[in-house]
Amino acid sequence: MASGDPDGMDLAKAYRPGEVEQAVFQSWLDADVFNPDGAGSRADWSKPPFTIIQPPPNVTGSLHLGHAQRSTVEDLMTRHARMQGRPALFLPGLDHASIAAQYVLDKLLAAKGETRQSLGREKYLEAMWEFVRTTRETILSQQRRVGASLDMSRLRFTMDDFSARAVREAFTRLYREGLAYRTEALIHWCPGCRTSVSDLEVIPKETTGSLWTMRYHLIVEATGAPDPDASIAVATTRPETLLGDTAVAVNPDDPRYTALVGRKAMIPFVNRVVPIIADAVVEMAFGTGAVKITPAHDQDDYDTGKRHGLPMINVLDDAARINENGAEFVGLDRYEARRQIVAALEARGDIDSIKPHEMLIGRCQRSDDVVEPRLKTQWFIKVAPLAAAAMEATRSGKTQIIPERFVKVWEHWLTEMRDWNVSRQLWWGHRIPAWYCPDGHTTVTIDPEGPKSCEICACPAAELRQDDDIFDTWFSSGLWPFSTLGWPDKTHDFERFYPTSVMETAYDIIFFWVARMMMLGIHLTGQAPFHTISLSGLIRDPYGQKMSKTKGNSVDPLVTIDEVGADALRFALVNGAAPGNDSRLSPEKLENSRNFANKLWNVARFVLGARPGSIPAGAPRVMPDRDRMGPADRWILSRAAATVTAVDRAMETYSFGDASQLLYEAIWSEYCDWGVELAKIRLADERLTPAEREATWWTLVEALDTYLRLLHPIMPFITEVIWERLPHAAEDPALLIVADWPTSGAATDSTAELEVAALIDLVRAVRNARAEARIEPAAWLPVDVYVPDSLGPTFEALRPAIERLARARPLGRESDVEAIRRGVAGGLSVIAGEVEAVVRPAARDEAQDGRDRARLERELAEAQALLAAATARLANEAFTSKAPPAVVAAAQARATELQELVDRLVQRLG
RNA sequence: GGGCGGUUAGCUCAGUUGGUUAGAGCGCAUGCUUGACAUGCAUGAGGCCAGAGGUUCAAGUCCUCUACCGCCCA
Repeated sequence: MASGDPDGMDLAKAYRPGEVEQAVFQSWLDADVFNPDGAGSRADWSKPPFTIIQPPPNVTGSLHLGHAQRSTVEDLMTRHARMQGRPALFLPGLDHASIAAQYVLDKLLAAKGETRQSLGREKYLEAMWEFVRTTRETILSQQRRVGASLDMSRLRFTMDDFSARAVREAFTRLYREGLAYRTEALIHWCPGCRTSVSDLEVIPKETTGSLWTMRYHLIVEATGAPDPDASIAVATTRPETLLGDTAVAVNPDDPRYTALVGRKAMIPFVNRVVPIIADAVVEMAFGTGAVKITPAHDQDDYDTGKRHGLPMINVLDDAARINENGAEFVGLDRYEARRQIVAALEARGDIDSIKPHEMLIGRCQRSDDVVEPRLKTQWFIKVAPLAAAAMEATRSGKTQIIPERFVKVWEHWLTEMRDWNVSRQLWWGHRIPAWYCPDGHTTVTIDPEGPKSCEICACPAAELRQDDDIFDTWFSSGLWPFSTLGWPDKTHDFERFYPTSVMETAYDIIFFWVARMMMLGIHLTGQAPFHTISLSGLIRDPYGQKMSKTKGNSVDPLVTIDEVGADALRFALVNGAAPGNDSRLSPEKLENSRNFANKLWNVARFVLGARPGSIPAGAPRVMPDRDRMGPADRWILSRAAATVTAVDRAMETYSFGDASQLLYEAIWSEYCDWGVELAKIRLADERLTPAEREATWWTLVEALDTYLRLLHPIMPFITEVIWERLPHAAEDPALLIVADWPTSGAATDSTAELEVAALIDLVRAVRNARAEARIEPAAWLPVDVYVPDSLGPTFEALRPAIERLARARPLGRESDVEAIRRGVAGGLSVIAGEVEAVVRPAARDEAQDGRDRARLERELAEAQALLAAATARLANEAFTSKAPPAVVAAAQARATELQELVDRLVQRLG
């Protein structure tokens, strides 16, 4: 599109995003500006690079509003940095999401009558790759629609070769350093997913279960046989686990049981003789005060078992059926076993009571199955040293967390974190690069082909067996900020872009992911992976509910973009959102954002169409001539300069909601409502010289250009489309996306601001008086105005504008305020600061007089109340002596002003 | 049980290092085919900033407690 079209009228009357967005995005791609090394990049490599590694969405899903919001925020930071001339990299990626992906694929397979097992590992993985190939395209195209300026040449996938190598390298190093170890320990087992899951993937849910009180018979010491008459009652919520009991525990301070400590009891069915032990962990008030200890199936019992050296007996298999240790219950499902065990105990008379019991039951985040704690041999990462380093990074300020309040949560969690179980009994993921020899030795290697031989006993590769398990997805995600940049190689990208600038993500993922990246990043690269962790809130529906597909209240970002445009969606997601706070998205908010886009479109349409004939179409941009400007023009530029400063400050503090609000108000309430309205009159004023009219038009262009630049990171499409049509300076690039960010050095003009503001107030006050008096808006009425001499020149310069905007004709100017006051009879009194005026209705109307008087009385009452407060404050010696002089002076000036206002009102009411 | 956040206009939310006149959008009321825009324009109404106490010359903002709502961790 040629710049400087003859006028703006060839533009559609309403902004239609659907017609331009695709083309605009394509123009960015064609110009190769997303890649900081690209042909169209204007990156200044002497400036610090700005890097955001995109939190990779799950390859199985499609984008929801949360993704759209994060993409928007990440993208706006990237665009801002890019316009500042920094090498800006927004690196896209996808996550393979082992458990989620398998969950989805297994369902698809089930529909075809297949299962994971029926296919076998190899075929299953082929099917997965096939599936993932199609879904990834969906996600990538969604990113484009949102306008994310991702550098697709650097696209990474957590299952690609880069990631695989980083995973092997990281694990091998951790193993050599003793930070990765293999042991049998208690883990969370999901029987539905048939894998272990991490602490965080177990969701505690309130459930009403039962509390069974049952009896274990004591052993007669002399005979070693159970005593039918002596027993100890224990309370449990999971009777079936008794098959794995290896002790009964009581509190050492519990007088009821002192005599029993050290004696033995018989576990029914399995006929195991177990000790009665004392341990302070037992709560005397719970149940009977005696508890069964099942170290292989309960975290507390596991700890107790460790302390007392108890045997640990696993009684469940992978499907949560009773295993070979379960006597006559072998092969039964855990709940069927529970039923039968309870029935058998009741038959023997060994059940004392069954009571309903409120408790928390851990369920699998993915499948919602009840998770079983279970003993299993797995790989673990020793967390304590890594967590300490992560904590040090935030404490020392190497990495800052925004908002700051999350630091506390962060530290608490890092302090409490247990060793990280990284083995998963799944197929879709990075297979653990550990091989075991027949003698039980372990060999870990980065070589994808595996070791040549056992590194302990040198037995040959042929006899080694690789670990069947894969890594927890978060292990590869934990390497993401550097594996994406080529680590472990010291690549050019790694050197330039690492550590990254900002990790931007929702706060609900801080432990899952952010902490793991910090721990692994610091340990493996020696540097915290990002300078800033910026946590955004969650997007909720208009009623504050979390959006979810199952609730049916989720909103498809693509549908929204079709309805209101990507810019409006982006604006709505950013506006009114404070860091770390949840926000609601409503149709009204989207509509308002769409209206804002339309407003911007239309004002641009006006500006383009208002070009004075003396400026040829396609003329290169010139700076407005200050000497030929009117006061309103200086006001427009001053307001734009002030907005630059304010937006800069908001951007620096990650207050993007503030930035959007500032721009909304500056563009709509200042530029459109007053700047353009004032300029219109000058542009049409035949008494002005062409050079003066040109100065006004170039002023409008200049300010619009500034606002477009400032708004571009938030609303990239519409700003690009409009900017394309504005006249450009020779040094401007072809596209706004790589244009320079405005500098706040542009001076504000406080004189113009004050004087024009005073006259805007006058217009408002006249309009108010007319409206309250219910005067026909279209009527032209004579108005006489007094302005102080200092405002005289500005008043005269703006006279035509004031006339038209206040519908004041003739507009008389009185140099003596008393003359105005004397002549108020029959007119409407207007007081706007130091400016006073009288509006003269065509005919005297008593009702009108009454309303006018009522308005003045109301204003007087308000002014008097304020004056009383101000006077009282100044009368307070403590205030005048202790408050800073500037505050006192301001209060004084304010009081004087109010006094004058009161005087004027009193006189008018006379 | 521990921790964090919220409570500001009818609704949804902003509110800088404390500075005295607390803002916006939507909604509401009244009026307007204003040659950019009715996805608009003009004017207006509407707030003891959850409650109590404290610090301070000054508190929506800082401290303590209370109530209710939400989230996280046990």
